[in-house]
Amino acid sequence: MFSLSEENYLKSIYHLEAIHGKGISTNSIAKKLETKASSVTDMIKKLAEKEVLVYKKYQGVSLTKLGRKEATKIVRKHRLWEVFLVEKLNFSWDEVHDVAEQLEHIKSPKLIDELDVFLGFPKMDPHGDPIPDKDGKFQKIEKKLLSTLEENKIGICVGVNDSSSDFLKYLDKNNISLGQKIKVLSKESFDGSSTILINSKEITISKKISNNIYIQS
Amino acid sequence: MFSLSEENYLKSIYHLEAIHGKGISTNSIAKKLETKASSVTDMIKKLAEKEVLVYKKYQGVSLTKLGRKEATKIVRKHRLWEVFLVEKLNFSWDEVHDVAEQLEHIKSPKLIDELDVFLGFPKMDPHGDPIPDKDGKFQKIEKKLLSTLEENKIGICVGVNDSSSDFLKYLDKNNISLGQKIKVLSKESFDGSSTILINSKEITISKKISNNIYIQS
DNA sequence: AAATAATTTTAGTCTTGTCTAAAAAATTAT
DNA sequence: ATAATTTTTTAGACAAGACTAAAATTATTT
Ligand SMILES: [Mn+2]
Ligand SMILES: [Mn+2]
Ligand SMILES: [Mn+2]
Ligand SMILES: [Mn+2]
Repeated sequence: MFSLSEENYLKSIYHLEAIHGKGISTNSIAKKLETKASSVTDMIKKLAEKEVLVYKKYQGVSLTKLGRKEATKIVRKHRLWEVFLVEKLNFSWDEVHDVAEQLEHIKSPKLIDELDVFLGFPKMDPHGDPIPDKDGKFQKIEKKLLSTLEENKIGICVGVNDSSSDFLKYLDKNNISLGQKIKVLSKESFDGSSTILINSKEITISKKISNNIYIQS
Repeated sequence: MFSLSEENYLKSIYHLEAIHGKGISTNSIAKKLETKASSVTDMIKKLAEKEVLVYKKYQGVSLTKLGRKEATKIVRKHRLWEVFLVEKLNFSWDEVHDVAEQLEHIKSPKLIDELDVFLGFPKMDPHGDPIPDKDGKFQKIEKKLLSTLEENKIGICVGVNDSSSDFLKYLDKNNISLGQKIKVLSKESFDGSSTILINSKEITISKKISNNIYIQS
């Protein structure tokens, strides 16, 4: 059994590995968890003891199979709860993350699988992220950043890279949501900003924005 | 804001006050929380600081209005989650308590009130206990212990005094559930056991059992 | 190849919540 | 009223998880 804190470390390392591959640095974990590197060192020693990750001094860490399995369970819980909040409790997609951060730590063998049944085995969470099934399996969907789309090309919004309330509210304000068609009208090479057509409206978005929107094209 | 541990103390003291009135002893709190009296002393000092209870050395504690309000919130959450688990996730009444013990600590202004809406503002939890509304109000239902019912009198089961899985499974096994009519056929003065008619079947139950079933008559 | 900078680890401290053992106070029995 | 018992509090310790400051290691410049 893992403590709330241990679970948060596992999840963070899992997400970091998804982006950067094996060998996650102490500092990057510290940044993600908004804690100090020294605290991370303490904790990863403990997690190495528990054999959910491999740790060599100064070399960063990598999850073991067991560690990945545990992390996947937490991600599954997080995303299923997010679906529940949006589908059943009238939460909007920018309100769910913080509550799901708490709910993902509830321990009950039955709870999460029944929730899955109740929700009809959803494959995606409200932000377009895949939900692992009971066995931890999920299909990776084809997606790329809007920032990589060339001028005059069209894509469909299928996810976001940042689930913060601030960013999602910005998207709402500009009528950007999952399933929306987005056409890149022009790109400014100076600052990376681009003008896009969405909902038959032209808007200009910064590089930071287009770097946080996933599309399928 | 209160920690998980503080919330558990508040809830326990609240429940003890409901039975024994003001001035709850250190020992009784320790017993309820399965901890040591010395730990309780430490914690009630902290809670007194936070003005949720009044504490005088060697005199036990009493909740303040604020303390009662906080405790009621937690009870509301606990019972609403229990309803959710039974009504929506196919839990039986003996499976919900432990999960609700975890869920009751989730902090979200919106979550619990939306859950209330989603469930249709239930007035009772699966064990017949009243659910406080948004303002902490709830009606106390008229009920007494089955053990106080005289021979040949009839009552309707409206609640249980013990929500442990073991006890509830015993009730299931004997087809005793909320809403059931129960007639006391005879009472044995020697050990307090009684023979009752339920579901047109005669069964003999111990004093301990009849002391944990609430009826309306 | 040094020197400098950045990263990581260690050492020591703190807070929360718990515990045991001993002391103090209150209660009960004689 | 005194003694014995029970309850409660205090004192000191510990584990988890975090922090700061300093030391050790690795990476980057010059
Ligand atoms: Mn999320
Ligand atoms: Mn999400
Ligand atoms: Mn319960
Ligand atoms: Mn209940």
